[in-house]
Amino acid sequence: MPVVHDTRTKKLTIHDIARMASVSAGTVSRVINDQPGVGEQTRARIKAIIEEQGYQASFFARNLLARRSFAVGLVFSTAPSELFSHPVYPQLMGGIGDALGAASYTLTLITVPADEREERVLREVADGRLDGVILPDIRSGDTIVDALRDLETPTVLIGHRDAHSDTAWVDCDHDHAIAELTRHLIAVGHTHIGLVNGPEEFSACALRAAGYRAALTDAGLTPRQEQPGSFSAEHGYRATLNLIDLPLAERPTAIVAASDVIAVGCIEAARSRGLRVPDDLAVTGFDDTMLARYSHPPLTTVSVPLTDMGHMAVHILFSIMQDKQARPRTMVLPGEVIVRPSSGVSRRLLQ
Amino acid sequence: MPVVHDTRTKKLTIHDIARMASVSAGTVSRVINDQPGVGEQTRARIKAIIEEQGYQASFFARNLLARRSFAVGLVFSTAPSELFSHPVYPQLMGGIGDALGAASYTLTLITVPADEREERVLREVADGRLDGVILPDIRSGDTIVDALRDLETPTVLIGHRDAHSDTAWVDCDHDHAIAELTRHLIAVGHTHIGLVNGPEEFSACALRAAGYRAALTDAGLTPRQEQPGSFSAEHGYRATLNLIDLPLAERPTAIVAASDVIAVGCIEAARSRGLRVPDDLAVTGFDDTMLARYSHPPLTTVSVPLTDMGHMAVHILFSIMQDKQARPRTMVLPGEVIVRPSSGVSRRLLQ
DNA sequence: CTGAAAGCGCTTACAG
DNA sequence: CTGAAAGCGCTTACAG
Repeated sequence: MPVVHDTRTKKLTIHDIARMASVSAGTVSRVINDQPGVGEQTRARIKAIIEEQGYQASFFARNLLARRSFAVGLVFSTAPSELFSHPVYPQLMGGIGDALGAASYTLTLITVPADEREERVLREVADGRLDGVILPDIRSGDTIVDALRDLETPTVLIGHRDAHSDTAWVDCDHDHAIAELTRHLIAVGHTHIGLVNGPEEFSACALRAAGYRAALTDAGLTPRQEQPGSFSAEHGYRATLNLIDLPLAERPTAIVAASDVIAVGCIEAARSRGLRVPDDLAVTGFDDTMLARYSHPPLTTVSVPLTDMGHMAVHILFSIMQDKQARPRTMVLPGEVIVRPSSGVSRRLLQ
Repeated sequence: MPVVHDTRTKKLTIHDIARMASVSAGTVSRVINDQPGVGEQTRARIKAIIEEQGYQASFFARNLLARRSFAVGLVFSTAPSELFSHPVYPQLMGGIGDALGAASYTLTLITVPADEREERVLREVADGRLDGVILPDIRSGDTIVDALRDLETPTVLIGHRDAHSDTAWVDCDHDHAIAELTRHLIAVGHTHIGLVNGPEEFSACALRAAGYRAALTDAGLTPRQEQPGSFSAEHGYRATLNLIDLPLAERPTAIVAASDVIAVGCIEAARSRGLRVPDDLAVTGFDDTMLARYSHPPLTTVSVPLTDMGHMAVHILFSIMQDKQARPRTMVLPGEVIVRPSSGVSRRLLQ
C-alpha cells in the first residue's frame, strides 16, 4: 500500500521525493527536467513516485534560478469607458492566451487607471514578474513605450504603430481596408462621402482617415472629414447631424464611420432627420462587432483578425525575447470588408 | 556624483545595495519592508540609495519565502464561441483587476480549451503559481469545482451558484430581476408571455426561468416556456418562430429572452413574419449590453452590476484565503430593470 | 550514473 | 540598532 502524503499538512518538496526514492535531490531534479544522466531503473522509479504523490516542483524556486518569470503582461487602461464600449478585447485576449498557453507562458492581465499605468508596469518589470509586455491600448504620446524601450523590456504594441522608434507592433491594415470600403461606396454610386473618425491619437484612426482620403482622391472626389471624436454613438450622432445640415450640394449621401458604435450613432441621427438608411444615407462601420450584425439595418463594416493578431503579437514578442534585435518586428494583417445592407445596393440601379 | 549602476549588465540584488550602504542585507530587507529596528539615519541613507539605483526586490525570491504567489487565476474556457458573444467579460475583468490591483495582487488570465481546463488550473495551483481562483464560466456538472475544493484552494464562482457544496459564489439576482421584468409586461397588459431561455446548465438560466414562472403564476397566468438553447440570436429566432406559429389563442404577445443577443434574434423573427416590435410582439433582453442600447427598437433589459460583482468576488476570495471557513461566502447583487421601447407602452392605453 | 555542495535573492530568528 | 547565519525549494557544475 503506497504511502500517500497528506497534502493538507505540508507541501511536498524535491527532498521529500528524493527521500522516498532513496536518491539525492539532484537526481530527482534531472528526472523532472528530462535531463540525461539517470539510469533507466532509477528514472522510472522516481517518475512513479512523483506521479503517485502528485508532486509539482515549485514554480518560484525554479524561476528564481532561471531568472525568468515565464509571464507576459497584457495591459489595459481602465479609466476610459471606451475600453468597455470597445468589444474586441475578449477575442484578442483569447488569441494571446492561446499562444502564451501553448508555450507554457502565463498571461498577467493588468488593468490600471491611465495615470498609474506606467509606474505599475515598470515596477512589475523591474521586480522580475514580467518577461515581456503587450500593449493593445496605446496612443501617440504615451510615454510608457519609451520607458519600456529604455529598460530593454521586450514589448509589442497591438493596433498602434509606433513611428518614432524601433518598438514592435502588430496591426490591421486599417488604411487599405477602409479604402476598399470607400471604393465600394463609390462603385455603388456615391460621390459625396463623409468620414466620422475616432480619436486621432490612435494611429488606427489616422490610418483610417488616410485610407478614406486616398480612395476619394484617386477617384477624383473630395474628402469631407468631420472633426474626429470619441468612439461613441454620441459622437457619431452629432457629427452626422452636422453633415446632414450642410447645404444640399455638399451634403454627403454616405458616411464612413471609424467604428460600429459610431456608425450606430450615425444611423440614429439620420433617422432623427427622417432619412432612411441606406436609401437616403449609406453608413458603414468598423470592427464587425455584434452591433454590426444586429443593428438595423445591419452594418457594412470591416472584420479585424483579432485572434491572429493576438497570435502574431506573442510570436513577435517571443522572437524579441530570444534576440533583442530580432526581425521582423512589425506585422500588418488584412481586415476584411463585410458588405451588409447599411451601405445599400447600387444607386445606379435605383435611378 | 552618484554612482549609477549600469542596469544593462546585471540586475541589482539586495547585497549590492547593502554594500553601497555599508550595511548588511538584513538591514536593507528591514528597510524595504518598513520594519522597525533600523536607525533613522541608516534608514534614510538606505532609502536614498534604493531610490537612486531604482532597486526593486525580486518578486520570486520574496514569494519563495512567503510561500505565496500573490496571484489569482481568472479562468475562461475558450472553446465555446459563446464566450465572445457574451460581451460582459471586459467589464467583469475590470472590476476584478481593480480590486486585485488595489491589494497588490496579480491577475493571471487563463484562457484554455474546456477539455484542458481542469488539468491546467490544478497544475498551476499545485506548483504554487496561484493563491486562489475565480471562475466566471462554470455550469453544473463541471468537475473542476470539486477538484479545487478537495485541494482546499480558495475559489469563487461568478454567475453560477453551486448548490451541492460549500463553494463560494457571487451572483446577480436573476430570478428577482426577471420576475420584475415579467411583472412589468403584465402591468402593461400582456397575458400571454413566452420565455426563450439560454442553456439551463447555467444556474443563471435556471434562475431566470424560475423568476419568469413565479411572476406569471402569482398573477394567475400560464407560463409558456420554449425549449432552452444557446445564447445566440439564431436560437432566439427559431424559438420565436415556434411561438408565433402557435394557434392565435396561445400565441404570446410578449417574449422574455434570457439575453440581449437572444432578444435580437426574437425581434428578427417577428420582423420576418411581418410583426411589429413592440406593437405586435413585445421583447425583453438581459445584460444591458451595447446591443440593448442600439438595437432597433432599443431593448428593455436587465443591467447586471458586473464591476461590483468583480469587486465582491475578490473580497470574498481574500476573506477565504485568510480563513478557510470565512463567512459569508455567497453574495447576491441586484440587477436593475432598464425599460426601453422594445417592451412597448401600456397596451391598455392602446385599446 | 549519482551525490554533496554551492548558489539563486531574499527573510528571519538569534546574538550581540 | 545591526550583523552573521540559516533557510525557502530548487538547479548545476564538480567530483567520483
